[in-house]
Amino acid sequence: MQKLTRSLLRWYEKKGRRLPWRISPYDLKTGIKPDPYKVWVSEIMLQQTTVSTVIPYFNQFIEEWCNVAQLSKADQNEIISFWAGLGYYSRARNILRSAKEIMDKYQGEIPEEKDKLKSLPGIGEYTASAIRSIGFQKSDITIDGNIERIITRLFRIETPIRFSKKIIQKKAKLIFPKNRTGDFCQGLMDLANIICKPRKPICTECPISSFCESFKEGETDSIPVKVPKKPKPIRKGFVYFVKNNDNKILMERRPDEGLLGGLLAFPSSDWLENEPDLVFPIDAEWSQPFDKIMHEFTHFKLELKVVVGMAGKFHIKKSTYEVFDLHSLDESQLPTLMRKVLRKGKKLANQKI
DNA sequence: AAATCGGGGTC
DNA sequence: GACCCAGATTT
Repeated sequence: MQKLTRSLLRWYEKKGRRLPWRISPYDLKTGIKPDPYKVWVSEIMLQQTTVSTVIPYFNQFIEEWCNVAQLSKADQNEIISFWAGLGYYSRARNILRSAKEIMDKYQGEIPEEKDKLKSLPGIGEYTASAIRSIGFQKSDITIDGNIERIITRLFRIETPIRFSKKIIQKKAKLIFPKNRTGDFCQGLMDLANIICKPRKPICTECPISSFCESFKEGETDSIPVKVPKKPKPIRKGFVYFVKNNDNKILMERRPDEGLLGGLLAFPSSDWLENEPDLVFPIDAEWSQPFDKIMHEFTHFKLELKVVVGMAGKFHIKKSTYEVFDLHSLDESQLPTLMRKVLRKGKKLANQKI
């Protein structure tokens, strides 16, 4: 084993984070085994999502569905509502689909084989490796965005990460140990989070700075090299907050595919780069669209004008509409955009009375 | 290789 | 504001 590897593992034992899905290196040594189910759930939630955001969702998820069998029996809308606020909602549908497939094909046991893992929906190269190394204590080299940053700095790779995946893979082979691969991997993640941060890494406290070529050359600020990003276009539209005499409101479940797929939403127009025409979804007394809601997605900004409608009785035009009681609607089952709409809509509706 | 798919923490 | 986070999947 290399010096770098030993230094990192020792640092991980001392400074590593305690996380709900993680078995500490001490407990691992006593023979306590990780729960592959928890590792799987955590890895799905952690895709492009920070640890601090995931922790409360993870704890509640495990409380609700403590194993594959239980999860497989859950209702899709239940899982999606649970996932609301976490983002990337295809993960919610995929984790349920995977649970069912694991019941059918593998008798409820999460498979260890890489190709079987990767064939499950929502599990790609990284997640399969992570489940194997962390959950099953296999020797898979596991590389995520954090570890890519560490490796490019360690080996002073001066090409942007998206063009240097092959080199990163080769360098990773040089430092990943055959034993305690999961600990090493998680140690790198913790190092990336605590020390080797995207900006202003704390190299004075880094256990492997003596092996770091970027540190040696004073280039930790310029590596990894970042590529300029495209500006986000702005899309516009209307969102309709329609309230009834007995405090019922009109909502809609979005189709599974696409943005906010499967989530509960307020009815809205299309979202286009040119503001669409204002067409009301239902007969009501409509306000002027003065108030705006701003929201930012991964690849566009959204400006929604809120239109409040007061209806006597609902005459439903579309079958996808669902009527909810305003006061018993739990905003926790809404995506963040629709939470904003709910708050604004409530305020505006109150002003009108 | 680029686009799609959320939301929030951090500096 | 810009950047990025234990990425996967489709185009």
